[in-house]
Amino acid sequence: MSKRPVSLKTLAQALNVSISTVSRALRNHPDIGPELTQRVQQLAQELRYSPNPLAMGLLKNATRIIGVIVPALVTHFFASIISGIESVAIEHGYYIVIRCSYESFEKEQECLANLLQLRVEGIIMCLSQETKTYAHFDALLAAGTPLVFFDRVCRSTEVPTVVVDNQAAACRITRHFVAQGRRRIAHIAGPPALNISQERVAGYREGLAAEGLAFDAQLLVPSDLSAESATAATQQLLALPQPPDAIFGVNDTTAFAAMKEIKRQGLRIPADVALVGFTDEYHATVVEPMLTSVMHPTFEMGRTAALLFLEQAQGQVPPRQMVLATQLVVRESSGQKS
Amino acid sequence: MSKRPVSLKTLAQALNVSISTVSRALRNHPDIGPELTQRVQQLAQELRYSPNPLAMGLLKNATRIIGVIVPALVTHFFASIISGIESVAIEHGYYIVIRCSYESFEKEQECLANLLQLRVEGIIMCLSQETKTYAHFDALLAAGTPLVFFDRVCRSTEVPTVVVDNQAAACRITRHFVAQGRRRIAHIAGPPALNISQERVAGYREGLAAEGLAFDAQLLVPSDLSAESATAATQQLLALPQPPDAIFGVNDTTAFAAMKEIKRQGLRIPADVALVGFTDEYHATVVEPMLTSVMHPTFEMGRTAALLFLEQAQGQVPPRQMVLATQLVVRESSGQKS
DNA sequence: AAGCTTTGCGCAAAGCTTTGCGGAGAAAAA
DNA sequence: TTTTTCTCCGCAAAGCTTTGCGCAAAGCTT
Repeated sequence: MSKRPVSLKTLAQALNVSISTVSRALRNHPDIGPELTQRVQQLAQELRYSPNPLAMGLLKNATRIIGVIVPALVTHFFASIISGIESVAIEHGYYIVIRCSYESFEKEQECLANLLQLRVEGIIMCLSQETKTYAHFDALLAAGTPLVFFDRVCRSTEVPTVVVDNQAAACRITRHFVAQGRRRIAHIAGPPALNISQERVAGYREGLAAEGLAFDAQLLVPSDLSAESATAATQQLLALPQPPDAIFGVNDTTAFAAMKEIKRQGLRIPADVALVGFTDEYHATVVEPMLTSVMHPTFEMGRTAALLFLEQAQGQVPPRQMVLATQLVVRESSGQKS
Repeated sequence: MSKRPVSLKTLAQALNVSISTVSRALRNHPDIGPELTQRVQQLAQELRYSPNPLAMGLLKNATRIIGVIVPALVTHFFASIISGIESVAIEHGYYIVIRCSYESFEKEQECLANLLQLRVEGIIMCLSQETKTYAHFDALLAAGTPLVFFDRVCRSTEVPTVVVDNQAAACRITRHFVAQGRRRIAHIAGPPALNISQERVAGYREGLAAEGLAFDAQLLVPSDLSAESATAATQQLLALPQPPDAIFGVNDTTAFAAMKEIKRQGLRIPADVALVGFTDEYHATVVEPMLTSVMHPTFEMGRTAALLFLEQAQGQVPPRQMVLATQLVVRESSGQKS
């Protein structure tokens, strides 16, 4: 058990004045004489007084805590976003409490309820893969609790969101493949319910169309974003009568898994199959060949999400939809066809 | 601004009874009649009442929040540990608030003060690289606030800690190299102030001695655990008149950087230089050649740290030192010399 | 010197919960 | 019928902070 820290009461008793006087002295209220103010502040320093956030929270109905829900913690992607959120939060005197939904709809609901019990001032989150209905946010919205989505979003007319230019990026990748002499371009997509999957598929098809290539449903394989499903998807693609000469993975994890499988089958990258990922994590430069990927501004996405939260917390401004720009970082894995 | 949530007062007014009666009814106090108890509980359900943690915290002097300080967030290692801490915390009704010291001693002190202001019930942390003095923990210990260190530790007689068998693991690596025909074994070490660096160096030297190899100071190069410094260290090693035929990196980041540099210089792994890392992150199986590494039970380390915290929070038990076992996972990068 | 304005500080309430104690009414005992 | 004993509930305090209001003493005006 830790002892109770020093409170206004402690100071008041030590100085033989009232609690309210101490409170005012600390905030330099003109009602308190300069000499007393001085004495109070000095003692507060010595005893390292700091206001009790629980009492303040009770009074102001504000905990200065932001709840953050991510589908997974152990990924470069989400860790970096959390880092961005934290940096802004700290700058503005907020704390963040992290919860992980483990890509489960049920857990996502639990986390939400759990954080609301804590009386967080708002929620910044990324939808789980399983989330297909959005009614569990009704209570939040009704209560006026700020909510911000990043990357995987929904209800964008009511809720502020931060996303990247998924469609444009996917289109760019597809056209890049064509420029490198590829004609059979495959896409390992994400879960169909997610906006990121949909938008990247849209960009993929837009790119094909722009280059005069027909869309072949066989070349579009869904995954659950995991390495395992990506490996399976790659096997399926490579087993096709006319296998692809280029693969666009919905994220880097997918691309890494595809890379492993392609190499395992004795094919060369990029000579036989070109490969591009999405996110551009650190390891993209470590693997061989180095992975071409879309640079996803993860840290910036976190910061932006936090800023959108602050915006909502200040006053009821209309929800904004932020779209962050990505950049295609061309490396070895998408070189010329041999 | 979000509205005030339903409180005991809300329920009391709705049912026209006193607040204390509602409080007792909800906790099934025998003083309250069964019929009234029933009505109170039902209304509480309907209105989704949940006790205000701030009020409870004020009363019980317990926030049910654990502060967690890590030197870095965007790493597989710390993300996984945090994940472990979170899982135990949730199971026991605690929340965790994350702060990042960015490997800075100054920021570490800030984080600590900041979390104490929040009135966390305890701190679970990993020392920053720069931390060489430990006086900033005095106040914590004096106040009786539980403190737990993981991985990088200090003051182990007063504070519970969780570490891995660093020395044994490093010794095992060194002897594994010898078994693979290596004689000039180098070690890219961590910052000398950290116990993990010291223990791994000790294990490295123990292994050399056990195999009858002389210690060569030139083959021991420190790093700050970053990829950049590891690259520099590798260059330094490879430029030696008698370059090493094996390199043991203090962590996987270091090893990945070394791998990149070795390959850049046109040397083959493991034919010319064998390589082993420490942590065994996911990407160890993605790079080429696949990296031999020490499997570090990160998630388990997080869980153990959280359990040690709980132990301290329950009652003042003597601090325990936990040592988790690692395992050498042999892959391609440490194969036979050609 | 009497009345008025300042100056400087304390009281109390609100925010939410738990809990010891007291008290009113009814049922049981004498 | 009177006293005792339950039964069932409310009051109030504590935990900490802020803030409107009141009050006393000192200073000022005329």
